[in-house]
Amino acid sequence: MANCMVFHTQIASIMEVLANAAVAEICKLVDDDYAVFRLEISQSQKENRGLRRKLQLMDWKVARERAERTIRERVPACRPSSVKFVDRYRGMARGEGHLTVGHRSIVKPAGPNVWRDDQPIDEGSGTSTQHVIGIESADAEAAGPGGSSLVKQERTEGDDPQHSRDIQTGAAAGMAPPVAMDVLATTPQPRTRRSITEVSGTPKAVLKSETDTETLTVSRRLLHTGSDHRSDPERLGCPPASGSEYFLHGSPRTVHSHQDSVDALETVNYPSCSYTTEMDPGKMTLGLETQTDLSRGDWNQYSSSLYSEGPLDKKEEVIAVDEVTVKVEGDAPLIWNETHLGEGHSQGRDFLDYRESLETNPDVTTHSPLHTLRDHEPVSTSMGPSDQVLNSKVQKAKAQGGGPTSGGSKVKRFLCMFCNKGFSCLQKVEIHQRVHTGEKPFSCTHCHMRFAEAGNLKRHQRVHTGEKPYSCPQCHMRFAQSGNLKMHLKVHTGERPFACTYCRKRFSERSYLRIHQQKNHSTIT
DNA sequence: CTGGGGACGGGGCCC
DNA sequence: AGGGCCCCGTCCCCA
Repeated sequence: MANCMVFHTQIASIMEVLANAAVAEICKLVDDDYAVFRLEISQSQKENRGLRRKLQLMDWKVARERAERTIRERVPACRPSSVKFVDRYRGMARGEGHLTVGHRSIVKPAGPNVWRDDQPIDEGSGTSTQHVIGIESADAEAAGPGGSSLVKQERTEGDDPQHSRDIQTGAAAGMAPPVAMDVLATTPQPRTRRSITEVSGTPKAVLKSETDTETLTVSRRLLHTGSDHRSDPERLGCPPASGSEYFLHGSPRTVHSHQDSVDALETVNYPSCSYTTEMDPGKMTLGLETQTDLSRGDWNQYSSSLYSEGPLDKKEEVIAVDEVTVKVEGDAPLIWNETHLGEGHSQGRDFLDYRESLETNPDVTTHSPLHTLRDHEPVSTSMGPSDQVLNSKVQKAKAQGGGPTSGGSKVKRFLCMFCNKGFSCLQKVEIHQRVHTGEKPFSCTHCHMRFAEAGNLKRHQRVHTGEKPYSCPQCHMRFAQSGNLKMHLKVHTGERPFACTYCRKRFSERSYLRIHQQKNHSTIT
């Protein structure tokens, strides 16, 4: 019996040893596998990081080459010491801003919220989206680095439709000047991204630096108040043009000043900066609801070239490159957002034309920043899909009579700051500039449609009323628009004024002809 | 083909 | 008289 007990105990101990050994082996295997697994994971991550860096580097290189190529094409005589302004402007429907720095102006169409997530966005205000931010300086050069600058803002929608503000900063206010082009140009900037955030809805607007290295508090004064602008914003009138008082209706919520990384791109003798504006997406609901038929490109985005410049009295050339965003954060690799680099230089061309026109037509009244361009050769950008829509509209506008001297017997003193088209009245140019800014102050009371022109709203409202004042004399058809009746009449007359140059087929409308040519002669054209 | 919006020019009225 | 403002007509484009 005792032997049996001993034997049992021995077996038990042997079993225990075996079990321990098995567990140890299993643990070892698991550990080994886990180590291998972790090694593989870390290797994959390392590979990913490397690939990502490579990709970013390639993006950056491509963008840079493209920009340089464009610059070379446009500025064949570009001196090695030329300065390149790398800038990024984005515009978006119903919002814009413009910066005016003394006799210089910086137009800042607001952009869609393509900027980064960590951008400071004003969320304090529940009001709508239309702001104008402008920076003006009475005479930046005369005032020197401490010269006063003026930031103008206007809200054209929301609780206080006609509320407009001037934000005055600078030496006049006993403060450091706001982040403006010339300020940045003369001050070495850290390679960090800065931003100016306008904290709306407060008596004071605070220009806040994202880096917390500078916070500018600026006072605001009311420009004017008035009745509901929607009733007729065009009644604001055509005040006498004043180079220093010009402002736009726009909606940048945030002004970002990007000084970073330009030197990483080019040897820059002249520090450059870039501004971008953006809408608070949260405040964009109205615009989105009312006019964002993206498929049709109604979401007007505006992307313009930079109109910044170096010192006018200096001979340095400043190259403006639009839609180039360079971000440097910590040790992160450069990210060159070249979304809009590439083809399409119409804007830049416009600016050149504009400059030429200014030089040859000193009689024009303009608040365009372009007049500040002297030796600067703006390098324009290509545009995104929406921008292309907008750009085509601009080109169409030009084709329809653009240019400060085109058409009309009246002297077109007022030039569009975006496309340099001339108008006889400031009000007209303001209306026209809505093409670029996307501002649509006329809203339909029956639906959410908004319009840039009162007449178009009136015409639209026939959709709701069912009114069709234009009737065909030859049939019972009735139309709400005279143009549609006119088009319809061709059905009866058989008029086909548009002939295809390739197959002699004829069409009643130009658009039919174009579609035909795209379908059948696209290889030719 | 129709419906409908974008944009512009011109004319009339008012100040 | 001239400029500003408003309205209308028109062209163009797209769905």
